[in-house]
Amino acid sequence: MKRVTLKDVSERAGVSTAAVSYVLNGREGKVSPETVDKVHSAVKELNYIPDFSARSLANNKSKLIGVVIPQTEDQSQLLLQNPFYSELVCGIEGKLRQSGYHMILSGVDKGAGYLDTSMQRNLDGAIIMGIYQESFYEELKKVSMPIVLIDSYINDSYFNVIGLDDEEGGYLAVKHLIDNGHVNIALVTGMIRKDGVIEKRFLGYKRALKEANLFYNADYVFEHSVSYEYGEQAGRIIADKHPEITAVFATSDLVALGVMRGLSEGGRKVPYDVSIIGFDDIFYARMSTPPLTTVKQNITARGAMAAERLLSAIQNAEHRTDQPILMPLELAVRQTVRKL
Amino acid sequence: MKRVTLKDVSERAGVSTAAVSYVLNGREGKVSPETVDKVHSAVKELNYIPDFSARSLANNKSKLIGVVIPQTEDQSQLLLQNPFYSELVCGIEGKLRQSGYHMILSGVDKGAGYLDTSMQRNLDGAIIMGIYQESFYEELKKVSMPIVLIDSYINDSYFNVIGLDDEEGGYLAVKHLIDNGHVNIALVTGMIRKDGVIEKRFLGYKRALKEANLFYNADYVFEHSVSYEYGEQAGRIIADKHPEITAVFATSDLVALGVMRGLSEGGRKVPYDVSIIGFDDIFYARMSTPPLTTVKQNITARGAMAAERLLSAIQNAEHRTDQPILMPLELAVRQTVRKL
DNA sequence: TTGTAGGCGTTATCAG
DNA sequence: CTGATAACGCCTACAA
Repeated sequence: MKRVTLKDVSERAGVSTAAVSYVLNGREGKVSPETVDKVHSAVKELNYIPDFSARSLANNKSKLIGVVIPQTEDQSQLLLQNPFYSELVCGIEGKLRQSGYHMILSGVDKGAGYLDTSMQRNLDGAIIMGIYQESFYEELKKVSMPIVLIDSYINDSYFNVIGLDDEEGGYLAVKHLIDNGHVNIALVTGMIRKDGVIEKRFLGYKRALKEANLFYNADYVFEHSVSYEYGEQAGRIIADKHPEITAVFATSDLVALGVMRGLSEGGRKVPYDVSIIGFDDIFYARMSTPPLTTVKQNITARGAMAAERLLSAIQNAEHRTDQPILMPLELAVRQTVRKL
Repeated sequence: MKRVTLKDVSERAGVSTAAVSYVLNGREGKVSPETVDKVHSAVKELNYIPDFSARSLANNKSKLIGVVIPQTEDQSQLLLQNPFYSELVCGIEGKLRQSGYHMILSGVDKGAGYLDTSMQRNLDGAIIMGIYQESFYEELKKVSMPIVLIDSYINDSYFNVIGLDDEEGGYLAVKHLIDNGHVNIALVTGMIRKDGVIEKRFLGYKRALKEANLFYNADYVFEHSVSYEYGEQAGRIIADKHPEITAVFATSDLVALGVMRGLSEGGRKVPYDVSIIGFDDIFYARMSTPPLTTVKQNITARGAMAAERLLSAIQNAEHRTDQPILMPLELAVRQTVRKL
């Protein structure tokens, strides 16, 4: 199928290529109504489809957004298995497509930067999920395109951030446990890294304890990775070695689900013996037995919001549109927390 | 950050742009070793990054692959919530990136075609998951690029297909149930559409029944949509109205998980009262309580295979590389089937 | 082996 | 309001 070009259209319509370009780009004020008509019908007849590569070359706009998500530990695969990211991606893609943009979804190789990709593809902007090393962000700034960060507390006004009050979320979760009479509350979590969301949730955990005059016991902190497997492992340990623990706050639903499994493998019933609360409210939270009580964020909406902010930054040709956004948070009380 | 171009590199290296281009594209045979060196170091020094838009314009290769996944019923969001698709995407992305390609992940608007996107972006190929109306495929053929279909039984040698012996899978599942003494076996499934995978699984269900001289009862077929919600609904109905049913074959794990929930809401225990077997072996299958027995396909590997076949078709400049591939299938026996 | 120049499809400038 | 025409960055005959 031979490509129909602008020129073909202009010849067919009997006008210049410039006129066609104007019409196609909505600068109709610069062109007479009848020319507009002629162009439109020529486009129809020929079934003309513009070439974005050429467009990108000519005006540095690719209508392409880079979306980066973290990879598995062995660095080879996307972390899409974590529904948190897939739901985010859903929200992003919907909004982008509806606005005439496309998304290049990828992970980023360990160490390697994202600068290459963004330059190669002339990306109009990027949405970065997860947290990376400092140098990664420095590189990003060099490219000089609008960027939205999700799940990062990087304190740099260059970036747009669609955040969450993670500290408050952690606090809410643990307070709920305390309100239900729990005292010995474990924390199961991925690595607590500086400037990461987990650190904030951890801080919320501590605040709730302190407020209730409860002792913070480092032995009750199980810290390793954000995965079902680790949750399971931690759940086992709690079941086997910590009969005094009656409640667990997991900083991610995926981990919480694992803890539930580990606990029950260890012979302890949820919520009868041990209560548990998660974070995120992924799709699967309500599918577990019993359904998981958790701190709910509207993940898909957050993705859509990220896309929206990015697009508006792009249109206004500024990197940062506004103050960081904090998405709302609420408790989703289901059946894994028992009143003591 | 001003763009470094081929020309900059050539000037820096003191050679022509052609020479640089040759070196960059591995046609080193056409160039003297010392030129090669000069170019390489100039590229390093200047930190040259090629512009894929320009490249695409010049030689019609974008290094861009379109990946299409189905949308939710209301047509607005990707079906990434179904882990089956996210795992597939993981497999695809990994392989693509490792080969220097990028992926544009998108849904396709209802009715609208994919021709526009593929032309606009000069896609080198596409991987299409799910099943669409005839006209969609016809359009695809017009673009004349290699295409890999996943989960389609379209009988057209134009397309590469990475399939599964779905009929055999359905047979295996139901035979397992029968071997465990079950006689009244329900089928819970999404819409049985012609040329879809579900139809084949359905056929396998019937074959297993027939082979065991069991009566096929249309009342035992619960057909609606591939979703957790529908599974739950069907599970409820089975619990309430069909005490005689002792086993369920769900044509997708997501549905199976829903059935389990519905059953237990209806007061029936899995597997004590009702056995259940799923299909796919998504990540969450082993996370349910009890862990789901299912027909296992290696989803990620299938995605990787799809990418691999596509790339090889692209490199050989042919649409179809080989015979359709059938990925292996096996029973993953866990704890939701009870021997009667 | 190397360099020159034309073309890929658009956009944008700048005279008419 | 319209129409040439020069970029945009790269590739590749073709010529030297």
